[in-house]
Amino acid sequence: MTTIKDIAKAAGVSVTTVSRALNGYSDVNEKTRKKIIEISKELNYSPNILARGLVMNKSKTIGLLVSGFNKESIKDNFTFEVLSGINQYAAETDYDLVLFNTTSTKQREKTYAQLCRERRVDGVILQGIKTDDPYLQEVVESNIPCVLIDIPIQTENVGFVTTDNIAGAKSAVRYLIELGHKNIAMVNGHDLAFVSQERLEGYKRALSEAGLSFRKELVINGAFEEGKSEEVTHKLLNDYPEVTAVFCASDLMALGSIKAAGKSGRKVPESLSVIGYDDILLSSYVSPSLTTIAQNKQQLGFHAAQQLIEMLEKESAPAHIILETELKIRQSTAGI
Amino acid sequence: MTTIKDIAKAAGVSVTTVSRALNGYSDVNEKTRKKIIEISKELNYSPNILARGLVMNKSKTIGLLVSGFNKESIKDNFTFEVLSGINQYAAETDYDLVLFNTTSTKQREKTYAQLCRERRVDGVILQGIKTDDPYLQEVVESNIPCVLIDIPIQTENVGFVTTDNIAGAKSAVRYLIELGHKNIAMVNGHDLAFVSQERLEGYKRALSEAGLSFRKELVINGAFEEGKSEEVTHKLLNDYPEVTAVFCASDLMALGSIKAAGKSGRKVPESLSVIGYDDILLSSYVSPSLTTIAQNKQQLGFHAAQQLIEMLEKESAPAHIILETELKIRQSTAGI
DNA sequence: CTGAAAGCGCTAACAT
DNA sequence: ATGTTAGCGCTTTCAG
Repeated sequence: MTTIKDIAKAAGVSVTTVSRALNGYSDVNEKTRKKIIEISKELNYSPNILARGLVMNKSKTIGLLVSGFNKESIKDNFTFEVLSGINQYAAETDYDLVLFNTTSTKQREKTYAQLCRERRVDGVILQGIKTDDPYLQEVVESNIPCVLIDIPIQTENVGFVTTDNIAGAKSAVRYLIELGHKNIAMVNGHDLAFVSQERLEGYKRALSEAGLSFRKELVINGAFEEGKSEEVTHKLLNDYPEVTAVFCASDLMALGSIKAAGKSGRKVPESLSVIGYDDILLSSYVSPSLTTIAQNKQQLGFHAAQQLIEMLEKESAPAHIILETELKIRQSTAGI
Repeated sequence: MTTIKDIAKAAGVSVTTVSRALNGYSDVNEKTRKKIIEISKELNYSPNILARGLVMNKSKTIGLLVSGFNKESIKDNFTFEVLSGINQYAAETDYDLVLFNTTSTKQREKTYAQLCRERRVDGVILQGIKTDDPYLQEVVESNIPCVLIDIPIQTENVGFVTTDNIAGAKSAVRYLIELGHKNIAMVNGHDLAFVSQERLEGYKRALSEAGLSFRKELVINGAFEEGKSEEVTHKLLNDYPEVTAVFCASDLMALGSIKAAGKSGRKVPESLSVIGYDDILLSSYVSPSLTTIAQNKQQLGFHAAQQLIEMLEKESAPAHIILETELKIRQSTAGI
């Protein structure tokens, strides 16, 4: 493996000059630079990024802390799409991505912050972390530049990007109301997800603006899981037969609700309207296809990467970015 | 950021002792070790992995060269599942994953081998690379330990893992034959994919074993894309109305074929049987659900990671691992 | 415009 | 069982 030392020797100059030439400094004779570059090509030189990182105290890598790397998350490939967006932006830069994972096993008892420090990542993107996760606190306090996805924390070195969940949920419920529904239930995720809190708020507001009263017994938690949602929806439809529409905080849960409808003798959309959230791939393929609030997951990742790298490169302040959502009307909803 | 130097000072020993204590060497007094460990915790020490990598000449990272990180690949989340499997294995080790990407832009004109050398990855896993990709050659020749997914190259430092594509394709076609089909077309991917060559071979063998003749005009290429497959299948059904069954080399293409069937006035499975390959998530959700050859993509990744890390740690020789496939009978196929 | 020298944090002979 | 020393490959003052 050739080093700048080898090049220096071959070119008859010092390592300093080689370093400067290769890094595009101006104070080096063009002739020497040309020569050095030529030699470095001949010798098939690649800089040792570890050595550079050691002395410069930065690694040109950004760490990815995603919790959704398991079988569960393959269904809604939220994580993957976010990743794809991050990658898309990062590809245009000279940053590489390192994947940390949360599967806490015996051998891997290190905390996130430790992981980040060890690897000397320049910054971190967090995704899929619950609001009460101790790691979250840790990372936020660690003063590593950091961008959170769907968690609204902003500090001196932490920014975030999310979608407008209140508006999204509101437009979903408003649409159901426009269709004539009056008894609208909600299948939420869980209380520890920021997006759940927001979507609940949107649900409430839409009801209130339409002069409908909020009944907390019509809001149930489906844990963001298809099966759990099926279970709780089934019970709900039994207990409150007046319900004619369900707003689900995720498409996966909407799929579960639709199954539950079948078990309860309801037909979607004729005797029950179901609207989801996310617009995962499955939504347009299932039958009936799912009316849903679409959020652009790739954009989420893209903007997160962009923001982080701008914090790193331009020392810009952490920001909060709120992306818009879009109502996609398909077949799972109908007028009453 | 605390270093072993700080710890050494605090403990009144030399850095060597600290290094040895922390790395679990036996030749250090238990008392001193305890003290050192305690102090290192107090000081919230994390080793600088770059420094360690520099001197040890290894980085404890493995590089991921995947080509499927774009919008296309979100549909069949093959890439994601493989990644998930890799991650699953890696999580149990102290290796981290770094994601390289292929989006060749101006700024990123480095070759894979360069990327790997720069980052000093200890090994690489390649996925989604075409057989004629110059990078493939480069990496194989670079003598970096490497595991290929679905490309059967085995050298001194290159192993691979794949599924038994011949057997898989054969069982798909054999199943169609058992259903009574005689005129069976095949929508293949493209010639530059190893799996396509294998699956074609399986198709031929199944025909031959059943005494059916191979007609090369019934084999068309769908480029592994849904839209392309729809297009070519449409034409095929038009030109050869005697065809009653189609074997597709991927589920995504099977989805396209089913659409084409609709356009051609064929009903699946009543007047056209379609069988896919992969068993992507969509397959069980679409209607009619897709009969297909399932391959375990997570296993693919898992075994790749396992093999690579064993090459790295135990210096075991590169191997080739062939995983089994499974016929999943659903609704898109029927007897004639 | 170029070079000498120091040092980033760590490990590894080689003493002792 | 512990310390001394050298060095991994690179960047960066500081002097010419």
